[in-house]
Amino acid sequence: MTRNSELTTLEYALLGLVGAAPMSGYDVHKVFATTPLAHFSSSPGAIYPALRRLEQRGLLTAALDRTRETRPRRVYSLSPAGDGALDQWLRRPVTREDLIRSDGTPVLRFALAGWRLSTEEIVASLREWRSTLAVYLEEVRGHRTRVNPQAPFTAALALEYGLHGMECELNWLDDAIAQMTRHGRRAAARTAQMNRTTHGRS
Amino acid sequence: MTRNSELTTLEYALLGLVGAAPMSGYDVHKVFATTPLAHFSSSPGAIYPALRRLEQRGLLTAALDRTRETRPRRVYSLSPAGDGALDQWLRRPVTREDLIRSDGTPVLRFALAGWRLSTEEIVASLREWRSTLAVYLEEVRGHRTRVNPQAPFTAALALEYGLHGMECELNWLDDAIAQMTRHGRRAAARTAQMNRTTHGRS
DNA sequence: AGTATCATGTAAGAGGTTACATGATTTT
DNA sequence: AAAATCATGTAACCTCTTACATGATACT
Repeated sequence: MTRNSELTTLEYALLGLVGAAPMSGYDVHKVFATTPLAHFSSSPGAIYPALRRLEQRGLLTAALDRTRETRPRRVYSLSPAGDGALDQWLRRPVTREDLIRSDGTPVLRFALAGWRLSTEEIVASLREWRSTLAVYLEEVRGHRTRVNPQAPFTAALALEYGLHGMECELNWLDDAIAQMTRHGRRAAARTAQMNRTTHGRS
Repeated sequence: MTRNSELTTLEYALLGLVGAAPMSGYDVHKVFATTPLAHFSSSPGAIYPALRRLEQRGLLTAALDRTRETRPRRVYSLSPAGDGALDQWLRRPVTREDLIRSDGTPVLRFALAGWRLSTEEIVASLREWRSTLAVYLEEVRGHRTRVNPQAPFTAALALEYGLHGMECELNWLDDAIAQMTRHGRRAAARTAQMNRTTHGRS
C-alpha cells in the first residue's frame, strides 16, 4: 500500500509523537508551537495533510472523538504497520548524509527512541553515531588545507564553525553515552531489587 | 518585477557565490558537490531553474561564453539590483527565527559577507548574533524545568543536546569576534604602513 | 573504442507555505 | 458583546527532488 515507501522527516516525527501518546492534529500543533521541536512548522497546512497521508498508508488509525458535535476530534494512534515503520526508522544508523544535511534527524530519532527502544539499543546507536561523526569530522578537517588562499578570512572561520560544532557534538555524545549507560544500570538494579522483594531473598 | 520579493536560501546562496566571483551553473554545482557547502543540493534541477529565476528578476545577468558551440556556458554576474539585494541580505540581523529554524543561514551570511562587507560591519553583526543567541539560550534553558516527568531520559538529553550546541556556538562567536577584531587591526596597520611608505614618513 | 566528465537543461510529482474558511467554546 | 482560542480543514502557489535527455570533449 505504501506507494512511495520513503516518508518525510515530518511524517516520521508525527509517527514518533503519536507513538509516544495518541494525539490529534491540534495536539501536534501545540507540541510544535510550544516545545523545542519548534523547527517543525506548526502550520495546519503541513500537519493535517501529513496525518491524512499516514492514515491512508495504513500507518495511523484515527478514532473519532464525538464529545463535540461539530467537527469531531480525530485522535490518531499507531497501527501495527506504523509501529513497524517507526521502529525501523528509529533503528536506522546515522549516515554521513544525515550529518551533511544536518537537519536534526539524529537527535530527533534519539529523543523519540526513549519511548520504544531498550537502553542498550539506544546506547549502541549513539556509539555508531559517534563513530560516523568522527570519520566525517576528519574528512572536513581535510578541507582546512584546501581553502582557497584568496578567500576572505570569514570563509576559514565559517569552516571552523562547522568543525567546532562537530567537536561539541562528539562531547555531547560521550556524555550521553555515559549517562545512558548509568541510567541503564540503575534500571537493571531496580528490576533486580524488585525481583528480590517479590520473590523473597532466596 | 520581483513578484514574490522574498528569495529562498538557495537563491541567496547563489547570489553570494556569484557575487564572490562570476560563475556558471556548473561551477556552482562543483562548489556544492566538493566543499562543506554540501548541504545545498548540487542537483541541476535545483540550480539551473534558480539561476534563471534570479536572471528573470533582474538580479543576475548572464554572459554567453561561446568558445564551445553546442550549448554555450552561461556565466552569471551580479546586476546592480542583485548587488543591492545581496548586501541587504548579508546585513540582515540574525533573528530568533533563524536560530529556531537552525538551517545554516547565519554562518552562510557570515562566510559570504567576507567578500563584500567591512570587517567592522561583520564584527558588529557577530555581536548582534551573539546577543540574540544568548537570549534564546536562556529561553530554551527554561524548558528544562518544564519537561514532562513521564518523558523518557532521552528527551531530557535531547534538550541538553540543543543547549550544548548553543553554548558551543557562543564560544565560537566569542572566538570569531576576537579573531576578526585582530584581523581588522592588522589590515588597518597594513594600510597605515602603506600610507607611510607611499607618502614618506612625515 | 569506450567511458568519464563537461555543461546545460526539462518533466513529473510531491511536499510545504501562506492564506483563507468554518463554527463552537471560553475568556475578557 | 467582542475577542481569543479550540479544532479542523482547503486551495493556490512555489520550490525541490528524482530522473531523464543531450551532445561535445578528454581520458585510458
